[in-house]
Amino acid sequence: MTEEEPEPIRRRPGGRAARVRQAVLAAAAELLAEEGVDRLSIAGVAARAGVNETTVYRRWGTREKLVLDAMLTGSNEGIPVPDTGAVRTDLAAFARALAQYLATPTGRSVARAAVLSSDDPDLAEAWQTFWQSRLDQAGAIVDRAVARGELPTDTDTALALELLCAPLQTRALLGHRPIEPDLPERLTDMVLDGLRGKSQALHSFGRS
Amino acid sequence: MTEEEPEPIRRRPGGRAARVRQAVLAAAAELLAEEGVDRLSIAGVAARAGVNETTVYRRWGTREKLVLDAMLTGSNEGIPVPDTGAVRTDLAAFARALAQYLATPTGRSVARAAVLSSDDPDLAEAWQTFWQSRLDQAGAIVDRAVARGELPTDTDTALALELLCAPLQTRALLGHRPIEPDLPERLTDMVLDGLRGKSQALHSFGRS
DNA sequence: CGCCTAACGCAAGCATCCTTGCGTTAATGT
DNA sequence: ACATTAACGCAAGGATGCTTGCGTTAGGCG
Repeated sequence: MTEEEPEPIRRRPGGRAARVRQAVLAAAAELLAEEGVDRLSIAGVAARAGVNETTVYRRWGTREKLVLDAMLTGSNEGIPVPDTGAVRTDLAAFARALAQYLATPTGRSVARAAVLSSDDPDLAEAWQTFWQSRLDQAGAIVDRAVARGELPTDTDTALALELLCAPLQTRALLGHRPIEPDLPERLTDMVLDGLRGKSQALHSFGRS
Repeated sequence: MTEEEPEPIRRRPGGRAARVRQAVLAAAAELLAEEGVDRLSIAGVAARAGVNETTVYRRWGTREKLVLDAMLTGSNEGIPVPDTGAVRTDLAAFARALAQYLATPTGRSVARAAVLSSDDPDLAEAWQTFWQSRLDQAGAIVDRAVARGELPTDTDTALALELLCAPLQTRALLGHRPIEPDLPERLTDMVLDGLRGKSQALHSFGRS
């Protein structure tokens, strides 16, 4: 983030520093999954990592930055992007996987952490790239569908995925309603066909 | 919330207690709009309300409960629900109003406050009714459309609105992308017609 | 009017978060 | 191997959030 030193200070990326960094980030990821974002304290992370509290404060500064770094660095697998040959099944599988991930303590914490740190411009931008990279992968689903002629050529890939994912995210974030098992499928249908339910009328499009 | 006293203690709803309550809630609402949720402290609210800090702690306990009470009690106008005679224009106007509200410091704070307090079951349930009441009003748009024959009779009113509002909410919450002026209209189109873009084929429906 | 007590104000105190100064450890270049 | 110094540990201390005990104020009611 702040990797612009006009005066080239001799950094020490190997050895103890890297070891400490790994230990702290691993501890943060573990506590994130076990306790949740709000219960994650810097003191707790430092204790589990076997590191002094001061070190964490000096290297990361705030809880939000630490969590962000742990997410960016840690296993960045993301949601698996299926390729079944049809948009509907692809989107449904992806939505299902996303819903499953958001039901995970880690997934819930990641989403909440992003909200928590959305007031800091730097952090917000970092999270933006985080989501972007995840959505770009899923964008392949829509792009393939366009290439196959299942969707119009002027389809807005990002917006389409946003339409599919946003309801799942809000349910996970606001917690105002559980994510029913059939919700991913229903969302997929509504996104693809619209409220007017033209799946029958447009049958000829992408059917085998 | 915890208004279940088997032993009827003599409460005093009139006079000073009510005055204090009003002052505190008003101060909370003001600071919520001016500073945002995270910068809102109980000390600040008490100071502005001309009330001792202890009083606020005793009556509300936590910052989250205070904010919730301020939102439930305060001017509960919500988003205006238009009635233009056509779904498309109704939904577009509503989405526009929602986007405008979410761009407000207050609107943003309300959304974030709901996320912040989604781990407490009681608070989460209270927020649920809050959102529900707001969505129920907007549900009239969809219901009217179904009555007019613009939408299928098996349309899921709540889910339809969720599909329209969720993208706006996630943008406001995650802050990962600004809400462009034409986003409400685009969302409306996509929700009504689906990704396959049949707005042309169904031109006769709701265009002026 | 005058008693009773819910609700408030005040102040002390604890807990947690976060910062800072200083001495120590260990990675890096010669 | 040796000097240099980035990075860490330790301890003290300030800041803020939150609780608690006690005395005071002011509604509600006989």
